[in-house]
Amino acid sequence: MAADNLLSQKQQAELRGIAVAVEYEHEGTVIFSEGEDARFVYLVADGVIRIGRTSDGGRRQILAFMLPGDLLGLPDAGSYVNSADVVCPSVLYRIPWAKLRDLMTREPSLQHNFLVKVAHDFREAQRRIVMLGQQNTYQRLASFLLDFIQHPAFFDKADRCLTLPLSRFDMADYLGTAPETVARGFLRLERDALVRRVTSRIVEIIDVDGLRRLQMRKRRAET
Amino acid sequence: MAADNLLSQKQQAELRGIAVAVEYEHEGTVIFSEGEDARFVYLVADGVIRIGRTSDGGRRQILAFMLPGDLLGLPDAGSYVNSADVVCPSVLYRIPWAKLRDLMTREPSLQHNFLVKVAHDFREAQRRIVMLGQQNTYQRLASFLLDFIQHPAFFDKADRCLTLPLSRFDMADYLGTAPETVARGFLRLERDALVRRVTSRIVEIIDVDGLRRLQMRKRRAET
DNA sequence: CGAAAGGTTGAAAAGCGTCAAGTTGCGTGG
DNA sequence: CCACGCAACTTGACGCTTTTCAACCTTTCG
Repeated sequence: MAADNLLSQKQQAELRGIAVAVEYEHEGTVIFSEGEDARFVYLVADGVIRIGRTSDGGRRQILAFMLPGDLLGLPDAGSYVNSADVVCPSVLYRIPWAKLRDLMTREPSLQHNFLVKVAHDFREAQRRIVMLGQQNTYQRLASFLLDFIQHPAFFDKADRCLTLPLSRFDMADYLGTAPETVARGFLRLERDALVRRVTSRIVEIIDVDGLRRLQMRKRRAET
Repeated sequence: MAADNLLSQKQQAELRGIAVAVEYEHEGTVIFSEGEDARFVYLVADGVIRIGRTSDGGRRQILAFMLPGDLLGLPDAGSYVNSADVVCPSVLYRIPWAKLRDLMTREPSLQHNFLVKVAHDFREAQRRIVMLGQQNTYQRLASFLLDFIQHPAFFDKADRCLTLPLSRFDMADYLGTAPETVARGFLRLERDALVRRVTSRIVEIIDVDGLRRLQMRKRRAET
């Protein structure tokens, strides 16, 4: 999850030539689904997008939340491998793959930019592997909160309040756990005086360093 | 984990001009470590490479095993973010970043090839997120075995024997669990008549479909 | 105002990590 | 060639963690 967008003026102009802004009003609207023909790439302009995969068992794993500046819709052999739907009203630039490909062959620096974005998402995915492989659910929740407070759109530094755009179900599917476990995680964070729940979606972050210390502990702490 | 290498004759020739083959004899030899200055990219010619990250707590998470044809050493802001060491005697082509960058600007199709490789690794990382987020350790072990039997270098179809190049510790760090749990996983797979342990590193795969069915079950099966 | 969805909490049982005690396999040196 | 020692592996036991089922509370929205 990150939002950096470094394109030259010229590149931006060229991209805008082939991109169409699309608005998604309603929460849950599907942008594309896994298996579909991949005709477009999307660039997030505003909002939050959920990228996920539904496994054969019917359970959903959320791979990432995409924010303004992020790119989504990479195909594999011509089809999407993930699904994407909007978490809240959002605006995306929709770019036809065919045209983007043309543009990239003419403009290698654009392709390089594209590569940088994919490499970034790749590293982000690796961070998540570490999180899921090494941390217990309580630590993952802490990591999740620490990631989100990096984004001014959700975190108000003045009153230290974090406004989550997500339900407990979304968080659970992102953290690879059950919604109940997430709720219990918040309960414990509150008991340990690291956060305070204002509403189920608004959390006051009381002790950032405490959250950071949590992340680094062993999965099974001796205390 | 995959090994597909689609470069044109010309590209191969140009790459060979700047690449140096490096041999690593001994198991465990470090190719690069996280935090180091990223001066080279490596292409696996022969052997198996372990890509991992050591978290602040001192625990190691193996992100991927790289096989011939795979690329490693992507930098982030000029430094490696992962560590790489050899699992068994291996040969790598070492390519200086600076020269590769030059070559890519002159040869956009090479850059495109590079992009395809990174995109592939990215999708592979996403697969691992799903595995770690949704499956229990027993299922992950099954997934791991199913991945490995795709590679003829390790799996002898004639006698259905899989020769693992990895220790139980490596598998544990890859699967995000403890070596004991991996051993117990094998015990159970054997009890369920899905595999037979010949030695600790050689496994006869008895029931591939059974392993596949395992993957798809719920984390907590009712049977 | 009532229904539905989301959220919280409790309780029971399965899953898993950790410690500890073997066992096996292998290379080294006697 | 055997004995020894070491490292990897296996297995058991125990207790913390997490899932699951179920009940209840809260909020939202028609």
